[in-house]
Amino acid sequence: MFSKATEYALRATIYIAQKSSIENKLSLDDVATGIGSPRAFTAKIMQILSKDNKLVSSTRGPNGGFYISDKAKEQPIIAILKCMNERDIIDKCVLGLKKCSEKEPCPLHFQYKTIKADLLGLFELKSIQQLANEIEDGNATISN
Amino acid sequence: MFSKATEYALRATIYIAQKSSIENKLSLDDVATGIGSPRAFTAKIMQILSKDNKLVSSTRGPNGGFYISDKAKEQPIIAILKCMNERDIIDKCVLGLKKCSEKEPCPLHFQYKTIKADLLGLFELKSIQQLANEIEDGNATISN
DNA sequence: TGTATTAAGGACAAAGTTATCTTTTATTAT
DNA sequence: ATAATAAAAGATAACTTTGTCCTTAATACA
Repeated sequence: MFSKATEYALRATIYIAQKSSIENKLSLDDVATGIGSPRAFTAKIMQILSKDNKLVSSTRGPNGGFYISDKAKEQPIIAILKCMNERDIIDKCVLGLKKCSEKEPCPLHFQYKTIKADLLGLFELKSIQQLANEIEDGNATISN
Repeated sequence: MFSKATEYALRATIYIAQKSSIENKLSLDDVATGIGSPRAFTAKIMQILSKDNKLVSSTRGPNGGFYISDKAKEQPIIAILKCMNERDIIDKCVLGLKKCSEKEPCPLHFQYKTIKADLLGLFELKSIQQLANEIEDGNATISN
């Protein structure tokens, strides 16, 4: 479905939400180890996620690292997709038709439409915090 | 969702199903033009699809080209995914976790599971013929 | 002030996907 | 047989994604 970069981004963000706080930041190594992703590549993804401290926050130097504000934790996980520029994967025509629409539908359009709506609903409904809680409560895992 | 190769494969197969018959084959150019795909790349995809004449059939020489047997037209479109080796994209964990399962679920597992089931249902239920009919009846298009 | 720590940023490498081009092979018709 | 036609097959190129490494910048603390 999504690129590896976006998969790592989703995992990293949820992981940081669960493990970190402003007084207990996570290092890049913590994150990469925690979600089972390649360290250097994860660094690149963290740069995107923490650009302008919009979604994930970061500070450099001793005791620096990554964390997520309580405010940011309330955001739906689609915010992560937007940040990774993969938001519109969900809208795309299954057959890859540029013009596919209600007026000029591909032969799967109307059935696939409801699936896309469900998918979008899931990503808009679930917050970062909620998914972090699932892990915190032992009901889910994010390690690879 | 799928690779460009698989998008072209789906479009090409449906297109051939609609336009061709054993006595009226389609040339590579017909197919590539019909679905709006790059000719040479489409040739490669047609090689995969018509390998062993399993899904799509092909013959060389004058009056040669591609067609689909009535029998093959009855196959569900998931057969195209299988042929392109992308069948398991549907099963994959959204977060890319290798171990994600009922016992060790990712935090989206149970919600995403129903979406995957819907998607699989769609691909297993719809036959190549059915989608070709949608186009034939003017209810859908496959041109780009 | 200097040193250690940690992320940011840039350059680059490897691998995979998409795409093209050329040659070969099979088939048909003359 | 020969010529024409059309797909198969192979080589290669362009581009994208994934991944690594090295240097720079920011921060904390002694």
